[in-house]
Amino acid sequence: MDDLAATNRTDGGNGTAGAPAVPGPEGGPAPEGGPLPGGRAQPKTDKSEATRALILETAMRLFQERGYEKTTMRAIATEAGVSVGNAYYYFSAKEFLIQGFYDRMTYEHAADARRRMAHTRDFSERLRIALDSWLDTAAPYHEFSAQFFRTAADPTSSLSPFSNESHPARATAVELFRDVLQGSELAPKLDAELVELLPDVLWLYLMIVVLYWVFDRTPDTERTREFVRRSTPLAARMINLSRYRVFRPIVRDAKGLIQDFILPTIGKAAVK
Amino acid sequence: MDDLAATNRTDGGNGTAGAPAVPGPEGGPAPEGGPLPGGRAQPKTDKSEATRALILETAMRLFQERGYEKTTMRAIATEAGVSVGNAYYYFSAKEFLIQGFYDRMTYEHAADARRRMAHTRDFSERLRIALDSWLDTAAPYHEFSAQFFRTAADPTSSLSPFSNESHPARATAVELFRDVLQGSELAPKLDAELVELLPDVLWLYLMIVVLYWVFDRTPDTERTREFVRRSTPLAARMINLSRYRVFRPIVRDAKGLIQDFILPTIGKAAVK
DNA sequence: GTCTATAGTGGGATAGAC
DNA sequence: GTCTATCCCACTATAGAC
Repeated sequence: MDDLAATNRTDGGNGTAGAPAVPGPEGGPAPEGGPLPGGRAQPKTDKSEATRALILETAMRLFQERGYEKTTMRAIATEAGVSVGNAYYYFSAKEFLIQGFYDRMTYEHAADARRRMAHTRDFSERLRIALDSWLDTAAPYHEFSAQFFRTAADPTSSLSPFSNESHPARATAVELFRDVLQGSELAPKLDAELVELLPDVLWLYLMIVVLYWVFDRTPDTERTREFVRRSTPLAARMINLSRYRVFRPIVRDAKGLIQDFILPTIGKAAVK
Repeated sequence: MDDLAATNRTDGGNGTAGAPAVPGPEGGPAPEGGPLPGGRAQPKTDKSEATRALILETAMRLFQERGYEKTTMRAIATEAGVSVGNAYYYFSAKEFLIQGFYDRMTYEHAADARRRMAHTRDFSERLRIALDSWLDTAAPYHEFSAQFFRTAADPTSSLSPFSNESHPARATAVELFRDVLQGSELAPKLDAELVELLPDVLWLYLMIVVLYWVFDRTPDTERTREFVRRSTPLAARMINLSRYRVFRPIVRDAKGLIQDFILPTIGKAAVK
């Protein structure tokens, strides 16, 4: 895995303020992963895990109260009753606090969506429910989502939704969309190859919705909700069209494009 | 090239430490390329504009050499032979340096693309050229594009490509895509309403390519270039399909979606 | 209006003692 | 694992020169 040329190199000497200087697979003792309900690496000790959770909890609370930028590491440490150094022991940069949040939310979303779409087999509706569920789960965090998003957009950051470090959360989300499709009446009618590809594409669709949501300033992000209501039937119809013979060539090309350019980017195959 | 590292250290309590060896630029001929094509506020004086350009030029050079985060405002000021305060006089925050870069690049891209696509009327090829041209124009900045992108992804920032402040540059780019379409043999065959909407959609397509490019770590971003080569014919074919009667309902819905949810977001109409 | 010089402030991140 | 002390830098403030 190639590092970004000079810009990412963390030289030993100075302390560069704003530089993320994301460490690679470092040998540090900090369990960067987090206590995921989905099953992550085991914590070293109970006490360690408790401190870690305390810091994360405190940070999330303060982020909601004052926003990401306005919440200083000093404030988080003070509020959590630990030293700044200790906070950095668990989260080697401020942005790593976000990873914990991201993991947790992904899990909650998947659970909530599965519960809510269980009653229907209509693909369009299942898709809409899955997206709506995300909006509901994320709603409390909309105010600081801008900062969150900013960090996530950095390709050199492990927090990018496309990064290796985000793979577990991404896999959880893709799995949900596989269920959305498989549990619908549409799946059996579709070409098997397409059924294989679609969950990742639907996840990308969610990413677009997230993008829209982040920029949405309407009350209760009503505009994004309307966007979901309007766009899901269209998406369902376009997928449905793929069944007709006339579209075979164009669908074939689209599948090739997805397979060759989208999936590798999100870690589905090693091409390069 | 790192010989200015020493000049970077100025503090220590003594006055006039590391005084700029370079005298003010007032004597020399201004490297001024004229006021920004993007339609910016008029410069107060030539000297002012020259200083502004000098600072921007220096910053871009240092960003390329060391990356965005590693380039300090002190270094930019020192290297440009101005005071830190002066640098802040022109660019009230470090990230505003990026806006200058963005404006300039947009203009260069539009000019280059128009030149290169003049010889053909094939829509697919014109589109490919326009995107290729962007990749060529942006190539020197790929290494620090991550930081650039990170800033651009913040919806609260004026640097977001969707923001009001970015409107001039965005308009320039959309105008280019209008030319891409209008200069092609495809335009007269399409529904007029669609011709009106497509330039903005094509600009969004560019945004997707940019996203892909930012994350692309292959040499010379060959992968993104391949993505463009493969996806432009598909895009052209899909647009072409819209002419057929069968698709009228789906095209109508898609147009509605664009009109109601995409255009307002990028400042094309006041809905809300 | 343009610019220098200097002295801060505050916050992200680190080193090294314990 | 945890702390204290410190670094470095973005950014601000101010006073005054031209």
